[in-house]
Amino acid sequence: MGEKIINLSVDCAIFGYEDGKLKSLLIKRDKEPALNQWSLPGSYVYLEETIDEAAKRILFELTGIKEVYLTQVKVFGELDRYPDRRIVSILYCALIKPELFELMAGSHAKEVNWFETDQIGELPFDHNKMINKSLSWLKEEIWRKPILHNLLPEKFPLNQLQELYQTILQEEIDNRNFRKKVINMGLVEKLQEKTKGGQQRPAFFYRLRNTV
Amino acid sequence: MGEKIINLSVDCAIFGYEDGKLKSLLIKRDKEPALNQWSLPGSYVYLEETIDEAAKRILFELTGIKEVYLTQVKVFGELDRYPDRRIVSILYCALIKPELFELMAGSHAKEVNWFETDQIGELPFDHNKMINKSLSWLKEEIWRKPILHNLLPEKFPLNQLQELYQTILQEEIDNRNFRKKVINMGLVEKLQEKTKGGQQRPAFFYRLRNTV
DNA sequence: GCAAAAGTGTTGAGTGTACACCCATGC
DNA sequence: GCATGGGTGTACACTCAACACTTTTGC
Repeated sequence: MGEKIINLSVDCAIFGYEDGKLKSLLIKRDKEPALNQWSLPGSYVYLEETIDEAAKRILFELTGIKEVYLTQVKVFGELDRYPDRRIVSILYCALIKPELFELMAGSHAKEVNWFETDQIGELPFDHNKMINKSLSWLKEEIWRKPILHNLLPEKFPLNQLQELYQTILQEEIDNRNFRKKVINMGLVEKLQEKTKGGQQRPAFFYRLRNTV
Repeated sequence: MGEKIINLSVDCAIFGYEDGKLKSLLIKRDKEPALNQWSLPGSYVYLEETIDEAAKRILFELTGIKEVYLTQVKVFGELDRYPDRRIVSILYCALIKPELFELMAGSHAKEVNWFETDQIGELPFDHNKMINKSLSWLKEEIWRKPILHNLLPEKFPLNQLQELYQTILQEEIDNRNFRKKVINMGLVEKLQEKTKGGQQRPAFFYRLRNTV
């Protein structure tokens, strides 16, 4: 597969939204250091791939997830962040819907799994810092579009979208104001179709608007 | 000085504001590739320094500038960005006042100098991309405080501050609205002292407020 | 008819923007 | 006294936050 840049890695903080909860994707490491500990999926960058490609490849190799919108968030370059060797690591982030992706532990991952983000304890290296940085990144980024694409089905009722925002932002949002806002800013558009089979009043479907 | 990480570098985009113009700091390279071309100051990260330290050191070694507030902006990791070897480079930025710093070409810089930013032609590697990314970073960051500290003297008249903003943002700003805004948001506070020796009505001095 | 979720409007506060004239000084 | 840059206030539009009730369906 080519030569590694042994002092440069990529770590991926992947968040999943499911059942109204925000989850993080972790892998169980199958080698030292931190053998058997759960950590963010990450690995070396190869000489013959861009860092964006590296992020995609690493995420796929370790977890089976592909075709998500990964964004570079920050570089972590402290001296002691990795015990064996000096490694500078570039943090990439994405937000997806777990149901849409099948997990497959690969390369140096023994297992892959989703964990409720606020239940996560101490992670090895500086991965807790990475999660925190990613969460604040999420809060800023959630009002832009691309990040929502791997998260939502084609069409969805507005109240589900609101729950998502509440989970990410960790705060209650006024229902009327939220609807006005997302419609006004052109984030979503209303469809004619309605939900069926609920126990209550059906809701109109909405979808993300294509433009901008 | 220790061992270099030969695939990882830092480049610094330093902007200077002087005479109402935005300038960029470039060095004339004294080795291949791009020998004798003007480029952003940049170099390798050492194994025993954090990336923030590397940025400070590199800026100082090449240009003589120190004690500025450098911020990590983005990582550039394309395959062909550097001809000799695969190098991933972390872009750091700062905004300073040229008069306050003495330039001293050091290590692999033959010369150091300021160039008007909008007169800069083609730079080697991906340094034009870096300048562009830095400029958009500047436009966002200019409303926060830390970035202004190396830029302004202890006290300054408000209209000078406005010119600065206009230069960075590349747009006219309404004088009354600007004053209201910077005072209201607590960015500056008025002093009793006034300018002297101008040809016209003296202006009150202002200073950056210490409190966040 | 009742339980459950969907949906809807108005008001006040604060913020951003547009706009034109008088003021204080040096010469 | 005039040229020069310093300094100020008001009105409108927009955005945000707060707030409670009616509607539609399944059972």
